[in-house]
Amino acid sequence: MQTSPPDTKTLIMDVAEKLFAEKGIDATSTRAIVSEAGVNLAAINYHFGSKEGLLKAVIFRIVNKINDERLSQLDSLERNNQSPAINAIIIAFLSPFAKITQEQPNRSKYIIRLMGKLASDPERFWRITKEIFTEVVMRFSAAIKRALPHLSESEVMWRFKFMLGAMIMVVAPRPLPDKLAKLEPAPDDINQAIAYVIQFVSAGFQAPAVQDKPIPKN
Amino acid sequence: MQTSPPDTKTLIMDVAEKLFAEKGIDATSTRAIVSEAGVNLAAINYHFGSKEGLLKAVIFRIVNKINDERLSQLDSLERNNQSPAINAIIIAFLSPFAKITQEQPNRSKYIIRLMGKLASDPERFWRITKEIFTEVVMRFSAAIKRALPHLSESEVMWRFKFMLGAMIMVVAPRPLPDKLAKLEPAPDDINQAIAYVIQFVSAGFQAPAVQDKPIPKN
DNA sequence: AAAACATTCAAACGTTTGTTTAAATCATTC
DNA sequence: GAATGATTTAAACAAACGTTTGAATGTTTT
Repeated sequence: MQTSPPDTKTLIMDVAEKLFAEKGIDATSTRAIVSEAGVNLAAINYHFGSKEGLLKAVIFRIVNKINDERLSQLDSLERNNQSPAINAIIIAFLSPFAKITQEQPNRSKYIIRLMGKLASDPERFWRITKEIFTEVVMRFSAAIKRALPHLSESEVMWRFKFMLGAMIMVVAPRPLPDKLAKLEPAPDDINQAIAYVIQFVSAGFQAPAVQDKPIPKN
Repeated sequence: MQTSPPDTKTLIMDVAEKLFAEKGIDATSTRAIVSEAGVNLAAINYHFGSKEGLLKAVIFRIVNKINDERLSQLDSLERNNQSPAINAIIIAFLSPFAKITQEQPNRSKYIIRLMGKLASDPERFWRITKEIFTEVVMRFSAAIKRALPHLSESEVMWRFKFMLGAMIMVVAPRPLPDKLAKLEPAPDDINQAIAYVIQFVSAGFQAPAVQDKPIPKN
């Protein structure tokens, strides 16, 4: 069983995935990509049309896999119980990140960071991924709504966003000032962080509804 | 009582604050700023040294105000009780955003969005703001640790990060696919959103500690 | 082997970027 | 009011960017 040598297209995508994750998307030039990939400058435009076309290809390769896993887990949940518990729903949404790190130990570091970078530019992110993300958001927000019928629709959607925000923190490494570096959670233990975020988000979702009262002042 | 006409420096900062918030920092050229401000192209480099110098000035003007309010509220809490309740600590950290929207109704929209943009580029954010943010993070993480002694230091720091992530979602508007637009929370009601995020985060912080067990699979 | 197609290559194009320059204008001080 | 310093102005600079071009090379088909 021999591994066939990667063609130019996947060569470019692998390098782009790495550089986009490390340096950021705008800060990564097409020249830097082709240089590290050892291919010609024109190869990106030839194979992907444009830099954004390359970005889209890189994103799709990742997101499709994660979302398929999310929907598959939610399908399985709803086969057993028409209205699954909120914890199970959250796990179905968040745990596929952990699965990726197990299946793709080499690339997972870059995949995780790239997802963080993408979350940082929501306009571009949605422009590229709305086709493949709509179903996941619809399915999960509906499931959460059924699991938490005492919440208003507005509050459910906000808590959904808060979950995304907390998830981003797992995925987007944020440097801290030197004095705080020792407090910083170990950056590589993604599985532990995912367990933490599931615990945190589950409790957040199960909080009682907010009363309409002004914010307390000290 | 007459309002003195703004000088070039604050004129540039006001426009930069707006454009950085709307278009993003990298996507806003120095030429776009001076054009809308009606000043000469060289004015940015003359008054601020560089584009990053201008960004730093704009950030400081906002963050200093928010962090002063945070610390003032925490001071007040700890005067009354050496170990305040977790809810009160969270309110002290998150509510200054709401205060800004009340005090600066004109600029608040831009301030909020710019904070969101900044949170999206943590490396640059920390490079610029670590001097003025260290104290806030130290003080609040210490207070939270005292309020939740049953949590490991690692889990406390992670939950602190989750709080930041949830806060970013209030502050960084994220477009949703068309089909979900109707589910989208009203973007302008910041005070309501802050009440929601306080409720969510408080429950998350008070969740029991995670047991060291693998993530459940379906 | 010839023809047709796909891919790679070096080079250049046209923009845009942040920044700098040196003269011109304004404000303040002596 | 002349002189000194601060600010503004128009113009240009140098570098980096994504993209395009047309010839050269490689591969597949007839």
